[in-house]
Amino acid sequence: MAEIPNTNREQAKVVDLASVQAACHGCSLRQLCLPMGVNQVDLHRLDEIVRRSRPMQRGKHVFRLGDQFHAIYAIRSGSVKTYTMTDAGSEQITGFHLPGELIGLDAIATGSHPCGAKALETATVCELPFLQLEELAVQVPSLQHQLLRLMSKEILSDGELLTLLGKKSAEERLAALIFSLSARFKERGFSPNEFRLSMSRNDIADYLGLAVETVSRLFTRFQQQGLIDVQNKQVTIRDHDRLKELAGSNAEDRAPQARA
Amino acid sequence: MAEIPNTNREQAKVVDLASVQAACHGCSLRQLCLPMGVNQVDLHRLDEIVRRSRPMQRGKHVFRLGDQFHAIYAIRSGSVKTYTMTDAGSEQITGFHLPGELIGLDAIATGSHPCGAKALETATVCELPFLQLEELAVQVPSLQHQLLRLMSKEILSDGELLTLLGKKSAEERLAALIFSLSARFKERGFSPNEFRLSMSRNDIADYLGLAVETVSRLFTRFQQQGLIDVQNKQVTIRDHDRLKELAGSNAEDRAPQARA
DNA sequence: CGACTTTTTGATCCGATTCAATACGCGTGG
DNA sequence: CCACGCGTATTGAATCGGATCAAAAAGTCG
Repeated sequence: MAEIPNTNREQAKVVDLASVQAACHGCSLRQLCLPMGVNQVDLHRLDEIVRRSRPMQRGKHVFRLGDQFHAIYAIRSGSVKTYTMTDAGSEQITGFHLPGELIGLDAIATGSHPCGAKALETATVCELPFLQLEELAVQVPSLQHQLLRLMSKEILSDGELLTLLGKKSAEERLAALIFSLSARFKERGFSPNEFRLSMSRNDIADYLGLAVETVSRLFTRFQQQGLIDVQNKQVTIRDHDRLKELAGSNAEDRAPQARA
Repeated sequence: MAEIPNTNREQAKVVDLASVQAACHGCSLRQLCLPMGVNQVDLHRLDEIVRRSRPMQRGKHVFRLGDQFHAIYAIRSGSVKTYTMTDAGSEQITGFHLPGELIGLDAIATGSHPCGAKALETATVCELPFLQLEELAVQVPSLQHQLLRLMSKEILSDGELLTLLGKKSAEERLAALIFSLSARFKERGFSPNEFRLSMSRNDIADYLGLAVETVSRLFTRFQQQGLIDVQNKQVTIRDHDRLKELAGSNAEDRAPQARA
């Protein structure tokens, strides 16, 4: 399954290059996103139903809380946060999403978006009208499979987050987030050890179920401990192993005084 | 879409009655479970791939953590808890599941069960071999739709749980659990105001991310406040509205000192 | 009935929140 | 280019909710 480079030798018209990159089959995220495992022919059919957004800037909504559901969205570039509102004003952030990830899946059941999605930085998304997608999935088993897989992955990662929020200390939570981002950047071909946090401290705190102040203090502490380097939003991981250990769970530290 | 009663007038052999009840089309959970929206003809095809378990008693596993994935399961009767293990021994319970709910969906992506499932009381489940289910879903759009719907529902409820664990106080958490159980019992035709908790206090604590002692104290307090009546595992809801309010979020109470 | 597990209750402790204040980063306009 | 102002982030001190430790009480089961 050789990668097709982002150039088109045969007819190198500008237009073609652009459209190839825009289309699923030219997208660098193909292997992470819905198209994975879908053959070239069927990929064109998927391409036909995809609507690509123009770049949307920081703070713009992909969809709002309560919007009627008609499509799911794949992040194409940039990053997006999803959130719900607790009855008072505070947001509970349910996820930070990177390119290749699908959002809006939680709306299928109810027909309206139970959470909103907002760009954390300039971002582009692909809109996948759900009715058409469903129809196509019936005809393209590999697409159905990948859709189920991605939904399952979402359920899986929600489950992990549940453990995080249910059982882990503030320290572990932040370590886990940094570690998760690192791993996901790596998957996408970016440096796993040096990246920019597109979300604010406040967003991080909301996501992790902590107070902003706590998050801030932790960043400072992690830096003092030589785990990471933080400069505003720029993070450099200094001790990947220790970070991983902390993220995975240092539960053993707290475990019964076994291991004399 | 008239309801078909649980009896079979035409050929009332005992065997038939049993097999009708056992089959999806005779199942009282049809409207909640995977069969919803699937027509009679296709329902028979679904029936052919379903494997019904004999009753499994309390503590028995439907599947274990790490088991290879080959099927998802629908609860048919009784109740089941799903859980993961944090690296130290403590379980994080990820859900309590009632008849008509699907479990094992989180394993599709990885091929092995990231969480275990254990009967909380005597329970029966329907095993749905995934490969066959997927195949059938391609041929039966309404089945595909319902599968996606149920997965979406799972993602949705995970999201709610996230908010619960991320943002809510111990009080709110327990109220939310009781309220959720009440609502789900109601859906299934049981009394919403009087039911038995099939799980232990410990399970509840693990699920809610609290200590057992806290849960216990809260039950006592709720009773003193006249919200509920608790007698061991038997719960009677006394003030449905106040419980709902507490569960939904009494965030306003804590909100800015507005409302002078 | 007696051993064991589960639940409840009480006392103490600690991590994280909250309140308060300062510092920093960044865009704007002088 | 620097001064100003506003939102974001950091730091410090006090407080509190829930965990933990300890022990009694109530169920459960052979």
